[in-house]
Amino acid sequence: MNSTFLKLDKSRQNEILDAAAIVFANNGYHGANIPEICSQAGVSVGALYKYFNNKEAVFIAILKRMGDLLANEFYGKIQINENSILTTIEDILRSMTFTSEFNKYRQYFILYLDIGSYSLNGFAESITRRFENIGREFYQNMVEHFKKAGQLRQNIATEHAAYFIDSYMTLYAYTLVSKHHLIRFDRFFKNYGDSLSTEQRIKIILDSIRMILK
Amino acid sequence: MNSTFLKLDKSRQNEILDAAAIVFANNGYHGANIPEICSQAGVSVGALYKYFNNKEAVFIAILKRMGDLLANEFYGKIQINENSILTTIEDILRSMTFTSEFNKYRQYFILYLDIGSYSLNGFAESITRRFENIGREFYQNMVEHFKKAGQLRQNIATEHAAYFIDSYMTLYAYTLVSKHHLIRFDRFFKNYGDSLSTEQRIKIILDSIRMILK
Amino acid sequence: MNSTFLKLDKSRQNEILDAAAIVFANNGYHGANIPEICSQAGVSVGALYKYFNNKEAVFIAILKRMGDLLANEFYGKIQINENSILTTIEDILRSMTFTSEFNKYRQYFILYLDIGSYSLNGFAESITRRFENIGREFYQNMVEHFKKAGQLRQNIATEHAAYFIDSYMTLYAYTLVSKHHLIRFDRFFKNYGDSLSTEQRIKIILDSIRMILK
Amino acid sequence: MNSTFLKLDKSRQNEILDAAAIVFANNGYHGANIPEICSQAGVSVGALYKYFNNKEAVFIAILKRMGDLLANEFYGKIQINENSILTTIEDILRSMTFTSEFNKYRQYFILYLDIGSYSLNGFAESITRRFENIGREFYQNMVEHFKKAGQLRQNIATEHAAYFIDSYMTLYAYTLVSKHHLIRFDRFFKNYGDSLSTEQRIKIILDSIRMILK
DNA sequence: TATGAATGAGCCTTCATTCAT
DNA sequence: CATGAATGAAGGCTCATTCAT
Repeated sequence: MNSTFLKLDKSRQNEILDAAAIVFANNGYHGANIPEICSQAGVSVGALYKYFNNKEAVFIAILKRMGDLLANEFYGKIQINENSILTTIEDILRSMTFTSEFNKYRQYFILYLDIGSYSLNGFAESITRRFENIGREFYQNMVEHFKKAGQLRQNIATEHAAYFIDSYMTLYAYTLVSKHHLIRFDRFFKNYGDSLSTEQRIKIILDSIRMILK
Repeated sequence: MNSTFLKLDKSRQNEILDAAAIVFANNGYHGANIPEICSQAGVSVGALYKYFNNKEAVFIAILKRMGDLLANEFYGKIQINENSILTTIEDILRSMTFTSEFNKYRQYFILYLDIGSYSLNGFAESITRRFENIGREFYQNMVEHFKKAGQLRQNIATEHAAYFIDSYMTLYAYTLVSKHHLIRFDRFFKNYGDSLSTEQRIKIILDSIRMILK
Repeated sequence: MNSTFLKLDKSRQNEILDAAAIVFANNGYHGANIPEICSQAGVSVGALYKYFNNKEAVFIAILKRMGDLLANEFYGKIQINENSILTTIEDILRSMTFTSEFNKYRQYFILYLDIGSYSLNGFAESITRRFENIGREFYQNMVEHFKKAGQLRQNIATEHAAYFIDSYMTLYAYTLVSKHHLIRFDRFFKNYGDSLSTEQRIKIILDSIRMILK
Repeated sequence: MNSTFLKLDKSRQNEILDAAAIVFANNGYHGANIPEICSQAGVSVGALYKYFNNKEAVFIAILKRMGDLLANEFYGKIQINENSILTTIEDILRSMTFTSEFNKYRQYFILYLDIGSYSLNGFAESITRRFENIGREFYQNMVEHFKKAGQLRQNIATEHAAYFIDSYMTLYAYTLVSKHHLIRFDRFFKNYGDSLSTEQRIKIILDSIRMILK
């Protein structure tokens, strides 16, 4: 990310990154190609290479933006419903699934999944630490809050409960973009119905969390 | 997978697939290239294209083998320890981590992660259903077995408990190959120590499962 | 063409050449490929290379057979109708068009056209002289016969009349396999009808020859 | 033919097409290869694929240019000699044979022959109609002109005479590039001399036309 | 600084020919 | 002698990157 890029309007910067992110999301890092990124982003090839030194730099800039979005647009906007941990979690699940804001950023869900892959391990080192702190802190705080409120079993250590919730949220987020994860989830609960609806999946997750943490 | 390939010794077939799988695992589907696959597999380019119609067909054959390995070498070899669900799970975790057999097949762990990615959704449909049935059935049977033995809380529905265990096992498997997943896991439990050891991670998972399911 | 090939039954030899000729005809010399030739001819690749030294040798053998067919099956079987040159020519045109024998050898019509192309000039030298003597002699004899019978204008030199008839026959033969030549022919006579039928084309050629030579 | 190509100077466009046409002419459509086309045309492989989507598109652009040349450089430049049809035809024959302009475009004569081949039938449909109208109209007008001038027999229908002349011109053009057609022609007239000269061939054709049409 | 044409290494795939069985 | 698997050079095409304008 060069100074030429930073001189652009912040909104233009995001426009470019969001468009480029779509191409990376659709095709994977190696499958994405620069000319398509440029035409999607409405930027000439020459300009892109003025903004970024190479393909990798574009990708890293996108991952940085992903971190910002996660912090500001996702966790930053979640309102803890004081009375109920389950309602809070349900709100989060519904946001991910239905909010137009989240669908606008669908490509980042996909890329979040991608950086978990082995072939992108090289990117994880520099990127993951920041992401995961945000999520971990959020869920740990939430768990402690509701533990104090007596809504959660006391005999589950906070970090274990936080990890548990984060895992379920993460795997649910995966089902929103990955066929594999969707099929995997549905398989476990097929006695809830042959093909599950989004509503059913949300209900199942809430049921699970209730059974396990209360 | 053409007849020419099927005429090879089964062991030679597997040798080729295992070698090719390493290249796909290291680079991702799009990043893997045929010449490298061939040289790793000790096969000429011409021969590879006699064996398989194209790159995709090679990949699909690898995914098929992955299914066989999962059924026969992984779940097929697990001995349920009659006395303790935790011991059984510990055995599985230790196998994944330490058994030379499993390290020999490390590439398939990586590819298992990869088919969860959005850009390989096209492969998931035809591949995932088989995999997931194997895992789901195994854990459901295990849960029911130990429920009857009184080792598990009765008030957790079988499919929820099975999904829970499978999720933890899956995410643990991911930590074995994905830096992102490793960092994510460790972050949640950093008060167990600054940098976790494999032993500690296994202990944490067992602690979690004990707390939650018993 | 090696001795191993010549040891085969003559009918088997022809079967192989006829099948190979189809592949060359459909795809052109460069576009034809050996494995397809082999599978069409019911011959293993190894066997083909025992029979012929290389692709070119196969092609040359086919051209030789084309010469034999032209002499024996085509000109050799034409009956001169003593009374009428036009009936004789009509017989030839109808044979080319409708006789199942000729349709069986359609691939050779195509190849006859092909050796007229510049990129196959290398083959023409050794092949054409023989072909063209056969045709030229036939038409020269025919013309002289009917000149004596008073059916043709005396003031057209025999070789010119023979060349004229051969040209019309050749270009007609081309229309049977070449879209370009078919369109070209029809264009000239479109006031005979929007799209010409085979019968109309034959009639047109006979009309032309009558007008011109009588 | 993409916009990138059309943005080049018209003369550069033609330079590229003319050079590519030589490679196609020398080797046939299937035998021609892209790297050679590029080096002949002085264009990088990448550039060629910016200009044209694929090999076929290059070929089609060449055929389009062939149509333009035929209309503008060939028929467009022929001066009808008012006094004599034979002089007019002789002019045409001499132009084809000797004009440096025509030798510069020799490759298109070859390709004109090639699109008559069966294996290029796919191209004929879209290309031939235009070509053939140009030729047909020219010769029909010429015939009618000289019929009115009393230089031609009245009892030969215009379209038949036009087809006759066009056939002779076409077959003569073929002799200029095809060994097969050259040998074929010479064979018919070998009593004019053992090996014919170009001058003799022209004379023979004019003799033929005189005998037949006057 | 912005553009997009140009480059050419490298990709996937084919195929004429060879050779072990 | 027959088979068909194996070889690898070469084919058509793509794409990350550069550079003249």
